[in-house]
Amino acid sequence: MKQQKPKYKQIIDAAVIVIAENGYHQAQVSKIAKQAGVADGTIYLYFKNKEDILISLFQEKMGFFIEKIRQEIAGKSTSTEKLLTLIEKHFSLLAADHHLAIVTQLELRQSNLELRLKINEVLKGYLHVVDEILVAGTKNGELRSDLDVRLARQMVFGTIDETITTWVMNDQKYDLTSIAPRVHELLIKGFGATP
Amino acid sequence: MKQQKPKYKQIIDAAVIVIAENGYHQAQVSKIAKQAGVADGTIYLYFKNKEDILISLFQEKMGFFIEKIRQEIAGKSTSTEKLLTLIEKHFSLLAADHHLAIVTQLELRQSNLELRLKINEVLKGYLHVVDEILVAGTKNGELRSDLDVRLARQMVFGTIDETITTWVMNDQKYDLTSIAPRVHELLIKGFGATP
Amino acid sequence: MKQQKPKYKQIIDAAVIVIAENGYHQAQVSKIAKQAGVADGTIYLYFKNKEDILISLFQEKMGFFIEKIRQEIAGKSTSTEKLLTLIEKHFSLLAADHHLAIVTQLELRQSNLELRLKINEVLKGYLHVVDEILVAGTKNGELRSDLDVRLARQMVFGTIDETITTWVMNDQKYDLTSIAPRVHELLIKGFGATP
Amino acid sequence: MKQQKPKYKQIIDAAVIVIAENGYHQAQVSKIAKQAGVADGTIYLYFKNKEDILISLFQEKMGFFIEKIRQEIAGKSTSTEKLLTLIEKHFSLLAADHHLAIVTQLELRQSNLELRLKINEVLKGYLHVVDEILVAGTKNGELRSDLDVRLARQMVFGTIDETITTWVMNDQKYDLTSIAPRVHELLIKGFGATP
DNA sequence: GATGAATGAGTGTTCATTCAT
DNA sequence: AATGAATGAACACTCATTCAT
Repeated sequence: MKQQKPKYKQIIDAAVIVIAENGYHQAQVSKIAKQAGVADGTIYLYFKNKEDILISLFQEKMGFFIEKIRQEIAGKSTSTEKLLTLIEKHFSLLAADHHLAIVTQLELRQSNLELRLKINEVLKGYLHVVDEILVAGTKNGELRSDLDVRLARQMVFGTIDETITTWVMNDQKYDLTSIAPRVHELLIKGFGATP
Repeated sequence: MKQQKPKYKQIIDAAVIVIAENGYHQAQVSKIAKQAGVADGTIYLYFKNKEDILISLFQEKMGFFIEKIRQEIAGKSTSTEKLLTLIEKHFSLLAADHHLAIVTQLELRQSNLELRLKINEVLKGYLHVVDEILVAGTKNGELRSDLDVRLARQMVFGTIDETITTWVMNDQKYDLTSIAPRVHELLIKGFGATP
Repeated sequence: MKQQKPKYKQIIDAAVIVIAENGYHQAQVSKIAKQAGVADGTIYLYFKNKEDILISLFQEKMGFFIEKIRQEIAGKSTSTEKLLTLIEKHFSLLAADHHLAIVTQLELRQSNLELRLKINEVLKGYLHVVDEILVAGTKNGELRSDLDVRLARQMVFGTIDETITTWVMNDQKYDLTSIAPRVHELLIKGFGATP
Repeated sequence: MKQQKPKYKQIIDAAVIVIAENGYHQAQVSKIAKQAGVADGTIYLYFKNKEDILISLFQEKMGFFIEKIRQEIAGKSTSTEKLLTLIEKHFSLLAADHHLAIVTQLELRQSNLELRLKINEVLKGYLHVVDEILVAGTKNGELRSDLDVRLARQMVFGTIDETITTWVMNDQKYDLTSIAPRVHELLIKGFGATP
């Protein structure tokens, strides 16, 4: 948490709304300032530049995400349960904030590579949680002992991400959260027919 | 195939190189023209506008991909084999063209939403191939009869895409193609320990 | 001479007018473009940036100055005559272009230090002409053999510059050229009473 | 003397340091305030606006200069001696304060025309001292009776100014004060060879 | 068909100044 | 008196696209 001052959060929340409603390339600083109810210059009292708003936005929101997910997972005993919880929580957190879903799944990806790399740094915290679950699972016999954890993590993240993006691109028409158990099952059991 | 004229392909190939080497936002029309060895204005004799270059680029390359993959798959009998072939082929085709890998996995994603939606249209052809494999598999008993094909397709594509992107972001350091069997196995058998 | 293209000179002449009439800090690129009858972007086909316009302006005009003065001096035999000619020519050239006089004496001096240093580079050509006259004079006995040439040059330039600046600040009300002989005499003979 | 309060002088001295070390265009009010150890807003309790700081700076320092020079001159009997004293004092006062030399010779000249005109008003006091010396000299026969005082004054000031500026631009590497007698001699006797 | 000079709309950021505390 | 958070106007430069040759 960089700052506790109310305007800091005000501006970030304004950025989410402006980007979601106007698109990444139409989200001018002046538009964000107006939405936040501050002067253009005030933005620069709280953020180094425009890019800093976007990175901070991602850090704040994703940091909150990871925290929430960690808390939920802590209450579960098996890796299988933990993985289900992670998927459910990830889905439900984004389903609860339509604007944020648009921003993280569609708009922020239009940013330049430099910003995307910084966003990836933040994501590492999330991927680390996935890794922990998978490693614990392979150790206690829940998951295959020969599991390639890095590959499995890419599969978990790739699947979750693609599922959410498809849902956002379909205008968030269907219930995302209810899909979680099926995603979870496919990850654990795979596509193959059980004899 | 929009055009057969040599300059059409010249310009598309120039665009791949310029975008890969300079990044999406530094790939000006004049730079592409110079790389292609034509005048700026000539671009507009072959493409409606800049966006049209990028869509055409994706259509040409992805169209070629799907065709190649279809051909390879046609020679396989089981869905499992077909899926393995699709993954292997997808990996090997991108591994063979480093520039194209950078462009499709990293750079083109910075384009605006409108262009990304058009790119998604092109991708539907690819996703359709995946669907065909999966549906056939559920019918002949190779795959679970209760498989949610849409979800499974998202998992296949999300996993392949994330795997390739991670590989590109790691500067294509390791051998991508050799990972294909493990990805395939995880998709078919899942993470769960086999008793 | 950087370019022979007409627009290059057009823009420089426009810059002189705009700066003289609006002042250095009110001479926006768009104003210069409008005065030159070209689009804003056209400026950047001929100049690297705004600073480059100002440096080029100075180089073109001062280069022309030095050339003219050199030509006039070549026709004179003694150093005393040459010095008089230099002063007369310098005065008359600026008196003939009121806009340019304002720009070089008042406005361009408001530029930042970096630009001023570049302007000084151009001035070195002028100061070199003064040096040549003074050195020749000391050698042929016209001027004191113990003359500190560097100091004398600073005196020549400082006096000419201050005289012109005072004249410009007085709105160029009196005839500058007619002062030249008196300036010349003071430099040669000094303030002291001749016994 | 506008104010006697300590913060008034504190701010002016801070301005000299900040301008000398950062340059005119990088001398923001907030930087001056920080250097002076006061809040930004406090500046405006002592100065009308930023320009007022600079004018006051010039008035204070130049007023002190003129006073010092007047005192020194009062002790001399001849105009020639007085002129030498003026040059020596002017040189030595600036040589004693490197920051101030940079500010008056280089940085303050980047200010806009309006401010420069106000600075010129202050300079009139200095020029008046020069005039007094010259007029007295022409009357008592020390200087040429036909001396154009206005022109001679421009020469004195132009020469002194150019000499100091050259010295500052050369990073104040050599001893400025020791040049004074030679400058004085050139002004009095001129460049011409004495038979 | 091919050229490339010309166009002109669009925006992040700074900083002198104010004023509620 | 002193503070410092907030304000908002102002501008150089890029680059996709056009069109006369």
